[in-house]
Amino acid sequence: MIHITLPDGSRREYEQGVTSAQIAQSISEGLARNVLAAEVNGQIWDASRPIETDASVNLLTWNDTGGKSTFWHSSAHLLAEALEALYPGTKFGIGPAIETGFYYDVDFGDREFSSDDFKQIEDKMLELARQKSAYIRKPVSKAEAEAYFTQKGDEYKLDLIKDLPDGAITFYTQGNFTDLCRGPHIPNTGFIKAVKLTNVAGAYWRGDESRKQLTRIYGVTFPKASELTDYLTLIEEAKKRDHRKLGKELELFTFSEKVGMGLPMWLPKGARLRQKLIDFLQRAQLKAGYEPVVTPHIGHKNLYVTSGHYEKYGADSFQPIKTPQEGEEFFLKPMNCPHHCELYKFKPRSYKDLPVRFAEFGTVYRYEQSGELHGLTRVRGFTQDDAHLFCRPDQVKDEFKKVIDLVLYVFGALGFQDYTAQISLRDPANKTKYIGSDENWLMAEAAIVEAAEEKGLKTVVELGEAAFYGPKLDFMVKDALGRKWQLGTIQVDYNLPERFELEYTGSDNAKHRPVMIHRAPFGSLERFVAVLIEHCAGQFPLWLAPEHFVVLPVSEKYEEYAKKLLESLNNNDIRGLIDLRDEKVGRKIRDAEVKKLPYMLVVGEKEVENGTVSVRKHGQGDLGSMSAQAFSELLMKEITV
RNA sequence: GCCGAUGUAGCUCAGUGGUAGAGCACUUCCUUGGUAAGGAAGAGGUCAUGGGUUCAAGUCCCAUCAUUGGCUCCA
Repeated sequence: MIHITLPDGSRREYEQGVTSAQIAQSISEGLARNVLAAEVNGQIWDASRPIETDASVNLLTWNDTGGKSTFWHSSAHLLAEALEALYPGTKFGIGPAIETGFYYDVDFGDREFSSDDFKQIEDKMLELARQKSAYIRKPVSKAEAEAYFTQKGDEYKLDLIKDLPDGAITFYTQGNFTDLCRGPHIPNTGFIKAVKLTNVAGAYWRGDESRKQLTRIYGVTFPKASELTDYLTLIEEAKKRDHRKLGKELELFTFSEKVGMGLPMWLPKGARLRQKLIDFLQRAQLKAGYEPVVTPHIGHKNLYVTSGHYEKYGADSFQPIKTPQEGEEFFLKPMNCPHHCELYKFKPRSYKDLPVRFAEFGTVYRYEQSGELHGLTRVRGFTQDDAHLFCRPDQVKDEFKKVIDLVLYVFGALGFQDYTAQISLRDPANKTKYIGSDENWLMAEAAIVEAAEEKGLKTVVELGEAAFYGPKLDFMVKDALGRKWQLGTIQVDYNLPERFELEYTGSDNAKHRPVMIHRAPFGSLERFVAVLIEHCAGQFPLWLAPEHFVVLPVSEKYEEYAKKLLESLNNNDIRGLIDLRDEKVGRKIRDAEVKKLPYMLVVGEKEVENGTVSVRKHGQGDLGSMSAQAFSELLMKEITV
């Protein structure tokens, strides 16, 4: 008999060799039907794998992340089985589960392949799924494994096996398909009820450009057909919210081939939105003790030699601008920190002056590979809401907390409710690849962890994810569709203060090195606006809306009244338009709704007589009539953040 | 940068070798209206660019550019 501990803390006795599936069965029939795999002592196992010793067991279903990834990984095998059945001779690379779904990298040889083939494959997968073939695990020796794939002629699997230790190799077989696989897998293919292949792309074998490019087929599967429908609905909704589409429709920004790829240009409405974001953050930062600074768009090569960026990125940047006579080299600035370091050095600093907080909405230029560009989220020129805090080591924690406050204030004002903080720390096993003293790192890492804890953040700690120059905290935000974005970032930097020889005089009258903190609540304004557009589907909070209302005269007889109304309402905070087209109100309303204008003011005979406006709210309908004054107050109330 | 897809009017898109199309937007006229599309007429395109094949190319081929889905990279 062995003892099994369940997540609720209960302990049960089972025969040695009991499987998770049997454990589930002993608990309830329903659970048994839904168990996909089980976490046994922290490791995910097949539900059918016998447990030989006392263990803690967590049964995984579709509702667990581990259950989903097992399900999708098994789906990748199903895809492979279908491909092998349809296109004999196909060679297989790797087929992992990903955040949503799975992919398989395959080599079709000379066969042309496109998304037109998806339907056929999906049908085959469903057909195979209906056979409810069990995924059977079989440990094999390295020699056996090599023999199998040599005979099959699959060099990719052989390449993988090469790196595996003998004795730790397993095969999984379902139906007629056998794959090299660590597992685990769901009990049988019958769990897979809905299949959708999503796209196809090229991917290098082992991510290495010098190796052969394989065809990567992405797909997603579900245990219920209705979940696929929901998923497809979500995809549709995401398409509708795509910031590139809305940016065009709402006239926020544009690109021009002539200006250059990846260089966004803000149209009047977008510029207004952007300016409002800047004003908003600027106000908050002034309150938090930041000092706005302004630095040029280019910097001398020496600046980047000092910062170390020249050596690391010089060749992959936009190439330097040269002065005509002297031939001196200047780079477009790829970040603001080196400039800010020089500002810090303007005068000697005392420990009493710290922290010094320089803030700049600095536009920077980075050469991104052409294939990487994407709307506003991936561009070659963008504006960071950048600031650099120069502080004493003992101030790091406090500064971190203040920055977290600022970031949370920003998220709150913009309607982002769901976020986690990802804390990236050193790899403790490999301390040498980081710059800065052990003592400072320990202090900074503790400061970050404690600051996040004291602020009550939901955190995930990633060891080894820190930059070489310091640990960091990134905010991962979930938008209205549940998609994750990395927005705000706070990074500690020991490197630049060292390279720029930044100093302050301590209370001991000796020179000390300040710690630098980079932070950007938005990250880049461009990227942030993109996320914001998709989050709110183009319907911005009123205080950010480029336009707040449109006056709709019922006929041209009321034009005069409408114009006066507009004039009386417009001020620094409120901005409206007027629709003087020779159209019926119904039409004007429709167009205003489509343009997502927050308020519509219908004025006709009644309003002229009573000196009122008839207010209609976007997406809600008629709010009734009120005085212009009352409407103005209503707007002001809603606009105040 | 690499692999795949795409590029036709301001926008969304049809057009598989034989005289460039539709809807919306735009202009003008009619209509003067009450909470999501009133009517008519008009204007608008070197079919991304450059080559090639053909009697004939938006359509077939090649190259380039851009967009896009991925891969790789991201101070």
